[in-house]
Amino acid sequence: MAGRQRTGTPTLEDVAALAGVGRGTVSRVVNNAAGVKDSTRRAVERAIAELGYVPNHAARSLAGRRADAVALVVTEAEWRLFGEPFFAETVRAVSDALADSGMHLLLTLVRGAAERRRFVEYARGGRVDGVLLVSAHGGEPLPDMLAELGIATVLLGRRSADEPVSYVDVDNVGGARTAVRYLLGSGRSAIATITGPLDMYVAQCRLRGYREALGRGTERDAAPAPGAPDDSWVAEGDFTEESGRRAMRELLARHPGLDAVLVASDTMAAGAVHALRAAGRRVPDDVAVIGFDDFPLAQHIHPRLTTVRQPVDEIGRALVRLLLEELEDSAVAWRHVVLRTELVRRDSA
Amino acid sequence: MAGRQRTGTPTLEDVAALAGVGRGTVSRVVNNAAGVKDSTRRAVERAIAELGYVPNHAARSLAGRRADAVALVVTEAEWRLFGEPFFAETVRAVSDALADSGMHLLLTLVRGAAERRRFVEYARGGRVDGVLLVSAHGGEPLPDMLAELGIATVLLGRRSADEPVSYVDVDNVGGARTAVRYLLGSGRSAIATITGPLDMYVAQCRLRGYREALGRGTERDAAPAPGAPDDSWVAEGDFTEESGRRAMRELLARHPGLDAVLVASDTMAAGAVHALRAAGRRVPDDVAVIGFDDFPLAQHIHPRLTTVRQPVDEIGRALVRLLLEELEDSAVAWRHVVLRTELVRRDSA
DNA sequence: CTGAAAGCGCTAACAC
DNA sequence: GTGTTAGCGCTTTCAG
Repeated sequence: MAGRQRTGTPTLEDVAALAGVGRGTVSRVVNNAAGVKDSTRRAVERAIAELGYVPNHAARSLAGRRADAVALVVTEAEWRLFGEPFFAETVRAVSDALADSGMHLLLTLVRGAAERRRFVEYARGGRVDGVLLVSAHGGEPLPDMLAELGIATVLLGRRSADEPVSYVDVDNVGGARTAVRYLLGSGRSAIATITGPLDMYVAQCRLRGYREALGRGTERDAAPAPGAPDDSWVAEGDFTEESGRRAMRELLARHPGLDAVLVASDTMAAGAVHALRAAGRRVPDDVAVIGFDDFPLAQHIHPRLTTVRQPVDEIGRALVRLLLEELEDSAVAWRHVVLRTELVRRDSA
Repeated sequence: MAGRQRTGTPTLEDVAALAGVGRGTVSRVVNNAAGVKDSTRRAVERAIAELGYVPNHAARSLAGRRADAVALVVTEAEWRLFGEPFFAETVRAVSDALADSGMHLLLTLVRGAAERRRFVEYARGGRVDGVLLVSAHGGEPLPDMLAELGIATVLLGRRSADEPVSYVDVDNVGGARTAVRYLLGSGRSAIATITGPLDMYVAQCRLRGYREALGRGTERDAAPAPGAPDDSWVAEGDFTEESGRRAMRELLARHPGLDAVLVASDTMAAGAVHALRAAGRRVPDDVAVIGFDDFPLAQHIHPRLTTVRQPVDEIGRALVRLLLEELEDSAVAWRHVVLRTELVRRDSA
């Protein structure tokens, strides 16, 4: 394949010649380095404008040994999940957070061993300065591979309780606990839950929060605990709508009298609502549903659902901040941030 | 900011030394160039494996004048739309189509003049070989800017009837026509439509197809035309659910007797169904709804909606093919591809 | 403060 | 077939 780059593009040298200075000076001006006389700087800037000079990325990257880009990697075999609002929102948030830093965002999917290997080569090739990793399941090896290669990496969501690699996570236990307490406080007591895939730590945490609120009532503002429900009140889904529907049917079959459900995702909540309706239950009057993720799908299905909102913009900012910090001083300890969630009530509307 | 690249990474030269050959030979092996003795090739490969050599991208890019990456640009001020299934699906399809070519995908948002400028600089910096552009509204200047700079560009969706820049589009007129004919053929006659933003050519085309089917019945298998409806049967949305809802309410107010609606997107169809239900109409028994885009949202709302499916995978493949062709021979004429759509009937289920 | 010079790691053209 | 060489355009010392 022949060279692709437009030829005749002005180079730093052209600018230097036109401005009557050396290349080094132009470089300093372009990079806003201190120690250039103001008049010189202006002359160079004029030349740059006149020539329409734009720095060549490859050269800069080669000389400066950096890429000015970070990869956002989605390790999710089920790409369909990328359609989930949570991913789209995350991409947007990260993109926004990155905008000021001058870095560019590279979106990459890793859906299996082959693509994982391919991405590692890619990263090793120096095309990114760091990696943001979303949707890592329990045993995902990519973060460790990257860490071993010395590539700055930050996860959105831990893989396990003792995640070593840097991460940003939300307080899933607390969010679920708050949701269930709210239900208890509003008079519901037969409360079931639909979890995410239990090989994901996020799903385990939400389940734990549910159990804590029901079984213990450890904190003083907690409603009276009705005793921990057994596993028949728990159904596992995989974050898809269909799984939410199926899980809800199971729960209804086992406990026709249930009057509230905590669902681990927006999409599954939509499925659960369908199943409830099909069973002739009124939502949320007859059965209260609380879904995680304050996003559109479940709201389409029923606008009065209560949700546990994840602060996506803050997640994005935190991810970028951690990554930049890691790039600054590669000495490092791992960095961890856990963000609070927020209950958004709509069912009283 | 200090250099970021891991240091001590083996270079081509290290490989050459270890294998006891020259750099050129290693380069040939790495690039699968012909004309290397088999034994030599194997020796080099062994050295590569032993050292864990990975080519440095920046150097390759600088010397070879290409980036091995293409940008997928979404020019959409309303980023929220990125959450739409159509975008997620498009990203996936393009990503898949690109996988074989060894190129990488770069996702970029352009939400206004500032970001547009920024992206042009980015592209001029030689960081991408070509650009795929999605969701261009009528007056979007980016494609022309890129074309002028000699950057290979392919649009998904024309901006107007006489789009000059290379594009892949689907047969929106035909799709809408087919849908309306299907409605006519099944005994509906009071047919309204909810369009997309009419500053987008795609929306204009779908509206035209609707009008052609109703007003003319030009082809022999067309059902009897009831005469072209006036503008009161047309409501404009912006592809969001809320706009679909509002548009449907307007249409119902103007024409309580309508018995079918053609909706220009999946999401708006979901909104329309909500509005119909709220008005006490049964869907699709009482009112038939056809939405464009065979995607999940409207199906969540009502599983029996008929849809016009856009062949997303083929779109992805076509986009990539056109772009690669353009990269191969930069001589070029513009290349245009229009894909067929397909009616997917579900309302008889 | 500024110019000159030495690479960054690779490709491609040209010798041998 | 294979080694050698000249850059690609920029950053970064190092002198002045």
